Parts: sequence; C-alpha cells; structure tokens
Amino acid sequence: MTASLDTPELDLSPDAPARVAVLLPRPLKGAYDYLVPAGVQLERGDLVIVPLGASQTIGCVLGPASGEAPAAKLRVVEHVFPGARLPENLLRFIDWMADYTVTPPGEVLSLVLRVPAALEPEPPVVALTRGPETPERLSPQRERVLAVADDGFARLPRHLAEEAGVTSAVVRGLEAAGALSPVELPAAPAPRAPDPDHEGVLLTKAQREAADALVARVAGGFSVSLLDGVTGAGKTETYFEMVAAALRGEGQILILLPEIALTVQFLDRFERRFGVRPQEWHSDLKPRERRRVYRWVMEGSARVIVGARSALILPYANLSLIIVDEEHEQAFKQDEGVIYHARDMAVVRAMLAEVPIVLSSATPSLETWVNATSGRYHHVRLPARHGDAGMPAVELVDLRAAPPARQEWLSPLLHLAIGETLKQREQVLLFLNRRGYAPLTLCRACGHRLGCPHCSAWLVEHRYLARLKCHHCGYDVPIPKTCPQCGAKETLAASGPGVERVAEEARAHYPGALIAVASSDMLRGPRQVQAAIEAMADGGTDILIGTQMVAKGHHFPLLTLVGVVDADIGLQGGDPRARERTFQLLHQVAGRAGRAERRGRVLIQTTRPEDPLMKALATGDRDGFLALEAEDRRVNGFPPFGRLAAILLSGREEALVMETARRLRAAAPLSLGVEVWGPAPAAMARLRGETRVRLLVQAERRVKLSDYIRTWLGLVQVPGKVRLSVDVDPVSFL
DNA sequence: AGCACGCCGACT
DNA sequence: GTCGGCGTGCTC
Repeated sequence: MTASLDTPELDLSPDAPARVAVLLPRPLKGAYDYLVPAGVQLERGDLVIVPLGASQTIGCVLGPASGEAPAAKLRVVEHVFPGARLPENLLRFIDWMADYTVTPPGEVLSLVLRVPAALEPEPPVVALTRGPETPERLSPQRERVLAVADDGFARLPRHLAEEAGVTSAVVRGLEAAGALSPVELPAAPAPRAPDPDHEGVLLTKAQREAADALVARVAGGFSVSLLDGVTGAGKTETYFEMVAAALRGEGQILILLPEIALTVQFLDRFERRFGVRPQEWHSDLKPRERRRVYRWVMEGSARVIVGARSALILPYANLSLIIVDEEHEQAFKQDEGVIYHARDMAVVRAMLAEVPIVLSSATPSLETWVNATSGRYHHVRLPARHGDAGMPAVELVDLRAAPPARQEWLSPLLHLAIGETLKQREQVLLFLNRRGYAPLTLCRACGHRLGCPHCSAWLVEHRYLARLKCHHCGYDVPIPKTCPQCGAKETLAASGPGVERVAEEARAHYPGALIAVASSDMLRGPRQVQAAIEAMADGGTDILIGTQMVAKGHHFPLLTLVGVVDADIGLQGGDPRARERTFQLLHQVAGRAGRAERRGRVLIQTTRPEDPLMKALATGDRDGFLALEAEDRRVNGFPPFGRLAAILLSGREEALVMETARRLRAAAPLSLGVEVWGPAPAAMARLRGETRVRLLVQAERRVKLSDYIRTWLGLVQVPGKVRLSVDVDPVSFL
C-alpha cells in the first residue's frame, strides 16, 4: 500500500526538512533532489512517488541530496512504498551498468521499475455468493441465476452469468438488489518452492563429478564457472544439481535462457526434476502474471526464475545463484535502448551480489573460452555420454571441385548421399540460412538489381507468396512483371538460393519423397513450428529444408544426414566475429545428425575447404579452432584482448548525419592506447529510410572505454535530428 | 520519457 | 488573420 504523506508547511527552522537524492526512471543526467516530509525516514533503496513537472513518477531514493539544486526548485516526496526497497547490490549494479554502457543511470533504473503496478496491492478478485435478500418478483433470468447461486459457492460474476445463461447485467442487478453478495477471494498464494529432492536423479560418473564441482561453489561467494559439454552430454541435469543445492539453502536462483521459444521443453524438464514449474519472466507474460511474478521476485518467494535477458534486471530480494544457458547465443545481446550483453552483465551482477554464476554451452563464446582456459573462470568439462555415438562424421564438399549443376545448389556428392539416406528410409536435413526463394532478383536485359527503397538491402523473392520482401524493414511488394529500370518484360531472374529454391530442387530430384520447408515465414506461429517438428520427429518428413530455426534443440531420431548447402554464408564481409558465429551455427547444425544408435553423416558444401574453420568442423576440433581465433584476436587487439565500442549515428538527413559523424570524429581526444576508426557506413547503411554511419573505438584492455567515450561525447553538440547510440562490446565488429 | 513553448504552412 | 506541424528544452 502507498502511505500518504501530507505536504508539510514550509519549514525554515534549523531542523528544516531533510533532502534526498531520488533517481528517476528517465534518461536524466543524474538524480533529482527532493524534500522529505517531517517524521518520515527514507533509506537508500526506498521506492517513492515524487512530483515531476506536471505529473508524478516513481523513483528510487539514493541517499542524501547532492545539494546542487536551488532550494526554490525542491518539491516534496509524495508517497513511499513500504516494504519495497531495492537491495544495495542492485543499486550498485544499476550504477555499474549505466557507467559501462554509457547510459544515464535513470534509463537503467527504468528497466528495473518497468512494473510499477506490482508495488501496489494486488486488486482483489471479487466473487458473488447468494445474498440475504430475495426480490419479490423474479424474472426467469433472475431465477436461473439464483438457482445456480443457491449451492452456496462463490463465483466470478462472469462465470455466474455464463452458467445461468444470462448477461452480466442480470447478475449486476441482483447484486444491487442484495440477492447476491460480493466476497473477496484470497490473493494468489505465494508459489510453492521447487523441491530439490522431488526426483532422485541418476547421473553418470562424469556428470556426478561435474555436478560436484558446481555444487562446491554454492554459497561460496562470487565465482564464474564454464560448464562445457557437447549437446546430449547432460549439461542441464548437471546444473540442476547445483540449483538443487542452492534450493536447500536460502535465496533465489536465476536461470537465463537465450529465447523464450525454447522454454516449454525446459519448463517440463524442470518440473519433472523439481515437482513444480519455476517462475517465468519474458515479454509475453500477461499483465497480471507479470505483476505477480515481479512481486514474488521482490519478496523473495519466487525461488527459481527462468527468463530471457530482461530477467537479469529484476529486483531479487536475495539472489543466490545465476545460470546462463547457451551462453554463446547472440540473443543475449540487447541492441536497442540500453545496449548490453546479458551474459556479461550477469557476470557483473553475480560479482556485485557475491554469488556464483555458471555459463553453460557446447560451443562457448570466444570470450568465455579464453577466460576458462586462462584460469579466470572454473572450467567444468562434461564429456560425451558413454555409449553415445557422439559427433557425426563430417565431410567437406569442395564446391569448386564438384559443383552443382547449373541453377542448382546441391552438389553431386550431396545428391548421392541424399539418395542413399532415403533408400535406408532415414531422414535428411538440408540447412541453408536463407529464407525465401532467392536472395536477389536481377534483370537479364539491363542488369538492374531489385533493392529495398528504404534499406541498403536486396529484395528477397518469396515465390510461395509471390512477393518480394525486404528482410530488414518489412517492405513487401508483388513480384513485378516488368523490370522497374528498363521496362523489359519477363527478364527478371532469380539469383542465388533460398530454402524454397532448394526445396524445388529436392522435389525435382526425389519426386516420391516427403519434403518440408522450415523457415520463419513458412511456419506462422509456434503451433505450426511445433507441428513441423513433430512431423519430422515422427518420420512424416523425408527431407526437411530449414533455416537456423532447425539448428537447435530438436531431436530427430531418424535424421542421419545433414547437408549444409552453403557454409560460406556469413564469412563474407570480414567481420572477425563472423567466424566464431559460423562455427557455432554449423557445429550445432551438424549435431542434429545421428543419435545414440546410428552415427550421423554431415556434408558441408564450401568453396574454402582449406579454411581452418572448415577443417575444424570436419575434425571436430573445437578447441583448436578457438585457439586459432583467439590468437588472431590477440594479434589484432580485438576482444577479449582489446576493447571495442561502436558509435552509431542515424537520421533521415544523410548530409547532416555525415557532417555530425565527421565532426564527432574530429573531436575524438587523442589518448594513449585508443584508436578511433571511421566514420564508415554501418552494416546496414540505410535502414527504414534512415542513414546510418558508424565510428569504431578500439582500445587496449587497460583503457576504461566508457570514460573515454563519455568525455568525448561531452565535447560535441549532436543535433536533435541525429540519433546517437553507443554500443560497448558490439557483437559485430563492422 | 512526457509536456510545454515556439516558429512556419493550410484553413475557416 | 488563426490552428497546428513537430523541433527543442526542461523536469529537483
């Protein structure tokens, strides 16, 4: 409940009202000062309502006022939320994150205080029971309602009306007449805590050892562990033992997952192990659920929270363990608003809360791997399960030596393998990370290429929908009959393959086979995705052609052949991190082939089989690949051996954006160990009609990059029409 | 983030 | 002659 605080008389006596600094959830420079009403004691972390301009806002007390604001401006704190105090380690985390990401602290606070309604008491749910009165004349409708209500049970008005087959107006009328009485239903009880001993688990010896190593960190203060094991080695079961150990103690456990799409299976597994579902936190929660979970998080009664990256910034009353599953996933990077990497910030949060954190992956990010091999992180390895056929046989297919037929994309070798696999009545997965039919359409008469009018991107043909689409802004037009440049008829030709086009090729070659395409635009919504996955798992599909949505998670027992149609996608452009991403993705895709009893086979089509990345995929030498990449990064001063930040300028007026970028570049202070590159067109130089230019700051590890950037940006006036965003540790280097 | 103030185009 | 476009600046 909010305690109302009356506005005191202006007090000029020696014991004038205290002043506090209140951080507001807005991108303001710093905290604002407010007066504290007499008799009220405010502590750091208290949540309050304060006046701001014409309205009110929630805020968080940081401590004594700075005293910089002129006394005449000061206004008085209006309300305080009792029992809603942000813990000190969260306040320090907000500060740390704001500093590191070059964001106003108030903007970070706004991430924490996204659910102000959770601070109010939950609105009671009112049900109706039979009341003392009985109206003299009863309509048939009213009689039916009372007949239902006569059993004495309390019902929601909506349910009562439904059961009696009347409108809610009848129910309201009876309530007004006293024939029905309102009763408040008790608030939802706090969630049942997961039971660490719900189900005994049988772990292999290796899993037991790994679990013991993790359990030993519980309650031992801050530590970082990398749980490193191939898909199927049992990483989840292993860290569940650590969760169990933490549950036996006090405190809350946060499990971060890269995306909510994977959580359904995860929640099932959790429930099997611990008897109840954990609390979920993601963007799809309904407002009421969101309020509840938030409150339980703040009270400490939610013991285990599973969520996407935003779950990191909830006000846990007593955090005791953080787990980041699939830590290498890019989905942990938030790239709008406050730009941060949830995995990195999770490590900081663990440090400030003095609790252990586990990063789990089969293909760790280079940063994490370097930290683990250098001894900064504990490296807990989980070998493949005994008796598992393990990684499939991976072969590289040199597209230069044995190219596909003209206007086809599957090489003779791959076709041979597909034929053999189908003959064995086993399944094939063809992986191509390109939606649609063709990534480019060009005119054979004049050479014109069809691009998006708003973005610097080609329009992608979707033949199934008979449309051209921009995959970056949603621009979408029917496929034109004539060339928009020269007007020639029937000269537009598809260039390059997308999944639909590979499906066309497969249909032509294997007329009897059941062929399905899995890409986000062919499967609308989770239900269709689930159906496609089930069809594949049940053997109802012979050849599945899919984008990266088929790369992860799903187990297809009959799938023994994986063909990577073009392994070179993503390696163009020269972004050093693209290599790491490509390895992770293809390694993951390769892991779909084969299971316990049948060894899988993977054919990777590439024009560069001599590339160490491709060789490492073929030999399964992940650590060798990472070591090479790490060396390359070290030599070039790239992360994690150096620091990077990207500064993105965007706006509708190209000339102004360019001019501002050049001015900004010219103003960059000279500093030892810091280099500024650019301005250069951003990866997507035009996006949704805006010009985007970027500057890159590269610094030695010892340099405090955020300080440098803050100083620098303070020197330049950026016009309002130009948006500027800072991305510290960008995921893409270019 | 909201919200008010302030200078240039299409309307009663 | 006004109504209103959103660019700019402020909120303790």
